[in-house]
Amino acid sequence: MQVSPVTTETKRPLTLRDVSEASGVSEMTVSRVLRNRGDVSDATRTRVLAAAKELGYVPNKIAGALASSRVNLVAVIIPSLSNMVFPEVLTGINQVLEDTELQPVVGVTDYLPEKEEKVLYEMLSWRPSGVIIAGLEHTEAARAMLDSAGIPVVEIMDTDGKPVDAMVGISHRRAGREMAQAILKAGYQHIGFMGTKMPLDHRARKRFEGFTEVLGKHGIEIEDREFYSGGSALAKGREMTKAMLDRSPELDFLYYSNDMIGAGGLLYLLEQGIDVPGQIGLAGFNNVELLQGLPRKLATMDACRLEIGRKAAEIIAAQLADPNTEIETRITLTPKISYGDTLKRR
Amino acid sequence: MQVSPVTTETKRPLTLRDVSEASGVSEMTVSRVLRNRGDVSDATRTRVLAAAKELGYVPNKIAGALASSRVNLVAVIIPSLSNMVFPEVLTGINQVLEDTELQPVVGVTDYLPEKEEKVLYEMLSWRPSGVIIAGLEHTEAARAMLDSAGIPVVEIMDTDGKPVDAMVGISHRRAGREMAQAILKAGYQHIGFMGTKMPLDHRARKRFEGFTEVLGKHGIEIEDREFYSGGSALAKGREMTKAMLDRSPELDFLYYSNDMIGAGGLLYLLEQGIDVPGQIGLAGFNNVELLQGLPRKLATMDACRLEIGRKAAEIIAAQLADPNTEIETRITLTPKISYGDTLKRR
DNA sequence: TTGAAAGCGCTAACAT
DNA sequence: ATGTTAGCGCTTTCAA
Repeated sequence: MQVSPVTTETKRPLTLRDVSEASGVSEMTVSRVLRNRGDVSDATRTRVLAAAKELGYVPNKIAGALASSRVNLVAVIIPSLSNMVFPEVLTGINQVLEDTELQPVVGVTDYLPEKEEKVLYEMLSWRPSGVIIAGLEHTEAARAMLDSAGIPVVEIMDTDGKPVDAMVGISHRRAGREMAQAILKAGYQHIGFMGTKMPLDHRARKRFEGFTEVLGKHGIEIEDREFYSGGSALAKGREMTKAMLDRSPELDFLYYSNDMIGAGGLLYLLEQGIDVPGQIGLAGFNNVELLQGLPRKLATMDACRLEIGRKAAEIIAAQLADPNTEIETRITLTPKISYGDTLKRR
Repeated sequence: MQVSPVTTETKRPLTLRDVSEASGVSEMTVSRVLRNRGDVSDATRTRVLAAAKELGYVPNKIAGALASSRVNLVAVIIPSLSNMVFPEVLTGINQVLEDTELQPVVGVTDYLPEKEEKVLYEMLSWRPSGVIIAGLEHTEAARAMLDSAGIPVVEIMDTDGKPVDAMVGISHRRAGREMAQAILKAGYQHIGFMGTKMPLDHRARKRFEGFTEVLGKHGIEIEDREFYSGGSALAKGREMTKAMLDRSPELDFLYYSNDMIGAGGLLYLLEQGIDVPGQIGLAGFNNVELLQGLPRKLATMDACRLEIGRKAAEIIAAQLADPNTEIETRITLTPKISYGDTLKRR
């Protein structure tokens, strides 16, 4: 039986020095090779790379970042990952940052201002090169941090308000107004509203405000409303719709604050054999991919998620590449209504 | 008109020294206050905190991590954010890590082994305290990195294979087998399969293998199959189902590799007035929340996403708290079939 | 083309 | 309870 050598080698992470010793070249030169900086002869380059690979060296970005005071991270702060909207924004951000040195790091706030403040603080303590943050509403402390961070900040999704620095989004107030106009124009008069129980979802709130504002100008009020939280949005949409119509059978239009509950309502109405959009019209918001597969296409409005992500990342990348760059930093995208099969066209 | 002072103060990030000077206390003591370490008198603590807040100081974790060689990051590496499965895993991870010092950092591989290798390298270069990575299949280089990183590694989702270190998941092969058994037991004989065009989705592959294995033992073969990529899964499920049934009307069961395409198929069959599960049975995989809102509930199997995330995070947290901890590090969860309304019970 | 020295901002370890 | 010193692993800067 063989005795195994008791080399209690606590796996110490490898350093540049290890590669330096293994290749017989100074740490500095190794560093240059690994970063493709400065002139290095092909001979040493080859030797260094061989040694690094052989050892399995992984550079220490912590040390690198401290020494160079360059951290190629972009903090991305969003309220949630669980509805399909923010992942798509992330996809847009990723698409653009992939062609750069920058790496996104995501923080989630659950729509809570204090959590946003905390997450922001945590992220800033890594000294990122830029911040992309959802919404224009932040705690005073959060705003102060963004203000004094000395890095590009892009507030996304919403443009109804004053940004700290740059912003990319749509006007949710306008989105609400336009939907109200389309609904009234189509001749609907008795309108119900369903949405999330989220006092802190400012974008949903603004859509609602824009919506009621236009109704009000036409002397119309929302006749019934219902809010939900948690659970399967599709199922909730179904339940709420049933409850509302049982309660208020005179309604001829249902406006949903998001497509998922709208889709649930649509499925319910179709099952009941109700004529959509003849007897009752429906509209949601977001233009989620899901809608493509439903028996009828729900009327909705695009939130421009991918585009917002891309533009925000482009602003950050451009500002970092050249701080004096002259690019548009206040971008308001203008989504069009998609009538689908649930809102009469007029 | 007042002349504004031209203090071209290039916003230099604040350091401990700034707080130290502002509060008249040594840097070390400031550091202690800010980390709640060691004994500090209430008087100085108060002064220091006031100064820090007043200045808007945000600690530099880069420097802190380098000095203490402690980086409270957990690298989480997943294939995708765009189907609902991984966000739910992240939620589970978050839930557990929120009660610790640890912070998850997410990397996405798009199901590409080379990209996984690259993402892993990038993340390891930040010297995280642990790694949670989806799947058991990695490039040789990736496996070597995980092996020699000297930190806890948890491979998640799948348990059909040999992990580098810890693993938490379900057996997808078994999931496929069990579904096949249930289908045969219910008396279905002519089976079609639909799935993604993803040769690199090993878990889908394993489910398929387990599925066909059991069918084979009963002398049954899959009679038709179809694969898709891109687009709305719900719409694709609808299209593929139509195409397949037009082509192979003798089929009496359709097995889908995920719930979304299964849901699309279900909606299509219901529209066609086909008797489900009498004439045709259906089953998907994942048990996504969406299913709750459909007119009928699709048969499926839970992927235990939340639980997997939680357990993985718990393993990391436990190992970091006490490297000699004696906890289970090979966890195979066993999901039960959910028959819903689309698979006959027998 | 290569190397040596200094220091990034913080914390461990040791004074006091 | 507070301060001092050294150094984390790398990059910047300057010298050779």
